[in-house]
Amino acid sequence: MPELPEVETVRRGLAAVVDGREVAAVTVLHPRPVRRHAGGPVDFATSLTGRRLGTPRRRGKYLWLPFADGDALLAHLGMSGQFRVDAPGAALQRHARVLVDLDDGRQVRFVDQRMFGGLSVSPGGAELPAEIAHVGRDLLDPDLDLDALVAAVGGRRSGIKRVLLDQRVTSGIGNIYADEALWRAGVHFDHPADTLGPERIRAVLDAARDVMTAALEAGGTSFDALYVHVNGESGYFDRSLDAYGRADAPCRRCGTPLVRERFMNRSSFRCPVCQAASATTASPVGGRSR
DNA sequence: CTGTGGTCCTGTATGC
DNA sequence: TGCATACAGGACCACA
Repeated sequence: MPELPEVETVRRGLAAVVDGREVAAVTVLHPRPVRRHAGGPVDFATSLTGRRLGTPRRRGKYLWLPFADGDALLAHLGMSGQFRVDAPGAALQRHARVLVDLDDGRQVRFVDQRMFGGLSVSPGGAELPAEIAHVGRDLLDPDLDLDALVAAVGGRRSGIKRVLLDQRVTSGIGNIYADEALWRAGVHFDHPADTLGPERIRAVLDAARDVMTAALEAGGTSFDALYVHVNGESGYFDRSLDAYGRADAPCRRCGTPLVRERFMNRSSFRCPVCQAASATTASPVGGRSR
């Protein structure tokens, strides 16, 4: 699943292809991926055609391609979205949804099996699309105020994983890297954020940044400029994961088999020893008054 | 503010 | 062989 490192890898790949190019034609093969475009598929195609594209930007898991006139093309990969670059006549991928012909003869394709992702034109969105103004700065953003983020996390009473996945607080972290960060920091996913303390919150955020940085470096080395891709199924970083997907496998720190649990309607993986529930974690009704 | 659970999607794996 | 079910989960929304 594309999280921050994968989206950043795609951003870099797209940059090499689209920067300075003009859109020659747009073909919408399926309406769903442009559902967030207010004017519908036809308007999406016509309003994109003729635009000159700038360097792609990113916040969290969102990408946008600024236009010279101040608008932008906003994109989210969802669960299974990919960008590919092909010759216009090349055979269509099975789940090709939107085709964007560039003025240099290349064709950028948005391919998305499950169609949780999407594209839309954001009026005035070149600097920061209004549609994602609620998304917080991510951990790789040079303008992030880490002290403020530690304080914001510490002000939440929710479980720490819920807070990590809240894109308004800090963005780019999904289910996989949340589990990895919590494993590295030795914290239970349901530990209330407001009882962790600033040191442990900082440790969790440091771990999240470190694991995403490592994944980004791994992705960058295997990147092919003519095949702008992100593929969660065959992810290049899978081998490096310490927690996610390792149910019953031995913890790489203490050897205890990891456990899989349902949390927020998705799977969570943790070490029952390194990430044991604390007194505050499993607090039943009425256990948190102060 | 907080937490829960449903919805959107399609493909793969598993069970009977 | 085929049909049903579970699962994958990011973002969003209704609801309590």
